[in-house]
Amino acid sequence: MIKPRSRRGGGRPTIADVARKAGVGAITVSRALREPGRVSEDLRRQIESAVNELGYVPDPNARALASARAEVFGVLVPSLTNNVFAEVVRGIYDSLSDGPFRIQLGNTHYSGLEEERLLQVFGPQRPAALIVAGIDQTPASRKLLETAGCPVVQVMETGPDPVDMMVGFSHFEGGKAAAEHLIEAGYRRIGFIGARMDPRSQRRLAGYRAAMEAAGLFDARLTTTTPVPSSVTLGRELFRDALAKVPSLDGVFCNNDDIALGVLFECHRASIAVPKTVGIVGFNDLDMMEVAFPSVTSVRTYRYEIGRRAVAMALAAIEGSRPEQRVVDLGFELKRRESTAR
Amino acid sequence: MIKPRSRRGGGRPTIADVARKAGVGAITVSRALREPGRVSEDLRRQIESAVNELGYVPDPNARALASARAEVFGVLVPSLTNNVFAEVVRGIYDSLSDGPFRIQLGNTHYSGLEEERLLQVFGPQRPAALIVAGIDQTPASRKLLETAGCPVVQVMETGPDPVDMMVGFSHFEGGKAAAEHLIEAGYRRIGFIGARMDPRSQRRLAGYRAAMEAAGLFDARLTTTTPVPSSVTLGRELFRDALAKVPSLDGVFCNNDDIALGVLFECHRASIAVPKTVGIVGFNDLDMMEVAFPSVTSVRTYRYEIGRRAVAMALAAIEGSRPEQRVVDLGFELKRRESTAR
DNA sequence: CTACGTCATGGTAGCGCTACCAGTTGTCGC
DNA sequence: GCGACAACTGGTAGCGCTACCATGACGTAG
Repeated sequence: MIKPRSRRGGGRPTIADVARKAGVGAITVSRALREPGRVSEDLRRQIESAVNELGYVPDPNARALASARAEVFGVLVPSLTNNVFAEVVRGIYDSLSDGPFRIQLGNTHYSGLEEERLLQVFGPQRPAALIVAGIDQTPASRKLLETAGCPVVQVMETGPDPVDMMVGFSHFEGGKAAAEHLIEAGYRRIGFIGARMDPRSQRRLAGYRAAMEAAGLFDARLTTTTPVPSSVTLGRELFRDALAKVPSLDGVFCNNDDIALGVLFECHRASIAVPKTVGIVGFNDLDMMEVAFPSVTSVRTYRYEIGRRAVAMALAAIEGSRPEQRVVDLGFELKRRESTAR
Repeated sequence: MIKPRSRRGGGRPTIADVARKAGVGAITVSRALREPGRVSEDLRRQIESAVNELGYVPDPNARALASARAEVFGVLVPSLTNNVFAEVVRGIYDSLSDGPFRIQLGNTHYSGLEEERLLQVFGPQRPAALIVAGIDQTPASRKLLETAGCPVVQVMETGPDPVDMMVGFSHFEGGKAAAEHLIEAGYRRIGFIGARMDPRSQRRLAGYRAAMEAAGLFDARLTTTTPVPSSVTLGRELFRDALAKVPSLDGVFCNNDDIALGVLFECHRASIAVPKTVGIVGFNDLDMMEVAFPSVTSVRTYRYEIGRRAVAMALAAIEGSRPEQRVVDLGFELKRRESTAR
């Protein structure tokens, strides 16, 4: 029978067109594209020129269906506008832009349920790897990750029980280092100000608390938190609240730099001397903390590098070489600046 | 541990399993899922329960192959960390999270060539719609968009010649309004400070220039720009340069808020009074501009709304109802604040 | 000379789904 | 009672690609 000109496909050339033009079988074209080493020099050249002439591009959907494996990385982050995750995502994109892999990005909005829903959407696509932020998946999410049949990298944090692999650092230690620095600098009534209070912020708070208790300085009234999403505006408001509660407050560790910036601006506005009257420490060390006046002490984290490393580990796992180190701690660095230099 | 999935009979239930269980044909299951109205109440219920019992989820790859249309929105933005695009992308995600559509995000890094490459990658996937930032596509990119065979929405800007649809605002008018405001406020030696200088920044500069020329105040030495990516740090440096060039500078319009913030911090550091000695206007009106001290005048833009609207237009077009208005101008608003109140 | 591996290539049979069309039933008008 | 028509349902044939063999041409060991 004569094949009717494909009802569905637009005009795009298929692998069969290339095969016909190059005078070879379709499967040889497929191989030439995916494993050039397994096709003779001769045919490879013919196929290449046929591909170029026709402008052939393989259909990723057909490829995924036939091989039961899509060339897609699933990436789940809790926020797209939070600079911290944006940096991680950028690291992932930059590491993947050379290769054949596409990226499927999901925004969980800091919700475990939403994370489950997205994993259920991602699963049937048979992604090549999954990268998820955080280590506090719901049991259902964890199960979905374990049965995903692909490498999984949990990023942003390290913990004792990886689903598969992990890249991050200890938020507890970060918070502890920040508080210890304030204590060493001579501050005594040191508050913790935190918005959103996702699990990572909780652990920073725990680190702060450990340091404060060790120094005999802990006081529950020094902690001011809210589940409301973080913003510079909110930083100002929380600082006002904290000050109203504890007028003797002489230092603050903020759960992130946006909050710290809000505190700094409020100090300017209320003519509170920084670092003399109040010391400020932020978290993440955004670019602007160094430029701020006074410059703001912050805990530097390696977000971009986390993204890159996560991809590197996932790619290695896809290649079959599981890294000996399944949990990578990239650490952090306390950047001491003017805001705590008294 | 992650176990690889075997190819044949690889685990998850297929539409045939559901059909068997419900005692109907596969095609009826397919219809019940996609067009419930075309299947009788009776069968629909049976199928639904079979789906739930088996935990069936359609394979998006097979679906895409069979229907020659993937349930994917392709989204191209020049940056993932720039808050402005992050907001647009967030609007897109939020608008699409209910429906069946996935999102394929590409980062062009402000490069026309990279944009072409990404469009070439997106095309074969047969996306349901494409959303691209900007209106300055290369001829090749434009052709790819025109022949993509799906709705296309250009976002962030409006212009005279849409590929298909557009949502944005006039950067020229925004820049013009900013400069006019400074002039009205009594500033005379008003500089333009710009980093990155992508096409949108160029048009803001053009708007600034138009206003300055109309007032007889334009002077080429007042303009300080660099192609270097924007940052708060860079804002400080550019402001120093500008001041060195023109010591009499008494106002600056910054091509974005990061730059404006850098200028503000440098003013603090150098004890330059704001708004008395120097007036500052930013662009985009990030949350922090209102909280800054002094609060910073900025041109508010509706990034999140742009994302939402772009999706709404694309979805309408997919449904077949092309909107009568193919170009939507969402405008902007000049937020007057302390940094220009003298 | 036979047995057996290795290499390069191709044919066949799906992957899981949907477009297309055909068949079956029930309803209606005349 | 009959044809026309709508409403529903299913069978068949792919979508474009790759996994899994099969094939034939060599070389190599015994």
